[in-house]
Amino acid sequence: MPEGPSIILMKESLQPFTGHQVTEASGNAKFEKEPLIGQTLREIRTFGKQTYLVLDNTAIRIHLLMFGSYSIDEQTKPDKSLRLSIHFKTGSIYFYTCSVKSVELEFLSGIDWEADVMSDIWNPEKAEKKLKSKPEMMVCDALMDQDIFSGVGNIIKNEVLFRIGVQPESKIGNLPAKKLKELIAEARNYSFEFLEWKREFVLKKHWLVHTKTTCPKCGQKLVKKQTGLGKRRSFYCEKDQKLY
DNA sequence: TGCCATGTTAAACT
DNA sequence: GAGTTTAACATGGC
Repeated sequence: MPEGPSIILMKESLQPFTGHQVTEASGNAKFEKEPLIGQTLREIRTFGKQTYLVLDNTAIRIHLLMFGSYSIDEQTKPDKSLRLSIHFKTGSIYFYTCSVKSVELEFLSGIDWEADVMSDIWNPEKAEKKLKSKPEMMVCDALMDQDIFSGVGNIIKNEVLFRIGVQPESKIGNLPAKKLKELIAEARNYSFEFLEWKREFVLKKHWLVHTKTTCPKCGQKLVKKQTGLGKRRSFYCEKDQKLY
């Protein structure tokens, strides 16, 4: 569920509730829910893996973390895992096992929206500048850096690196200029393919290396290893992905 | 059944 | 105080 493209799908599902007034709110999220009642859901904004429900006086920040989920109109899980439910005259939305916070509206203006790979205003030049300022960083950590590639998660990381033929532990500073541009372009490009496959429920079958054991190009056994400062698992082919 | 994982934050260390 | 490591969160798939 939780990488950037999945969050776009969540936003699309929630979209019909914009313009409607909150009639009730409950759940075990640690903030006062009464003030939400009577406010109108003005807008739903996403930033990487985060979703902001923008109301009149406040915004609700939702992050699904690893196992979070949501449902619409139907409460599908036991009460105890319900973080937040928001009810409207036209229906209800439910969020489970996720991080939910109430933030000031001003908080939204502090976000670097151009860092979101799924955004219309995604700024590849800016990403390039950020990357160039961190030459010692490994590419696997760089792709997972939410200040640079907001929305990219571990699956996207592995698939992007395979596609551009770069070994996850390569240093940013060692990449030729052309490869660096490829990295940035593919991070966005793959995220949109991910979105469409996810939409059609065929995402998994399009994975080339993630959770796989053999390289689809050469048939050699893939390496599975925890890489980078993030120590997240990487799947890569030693022959087809070059260590820079 | 038990382990592991699409993620982040904060506490507990050095 | 900085930087690093560990734990907590808590569900679902294999």
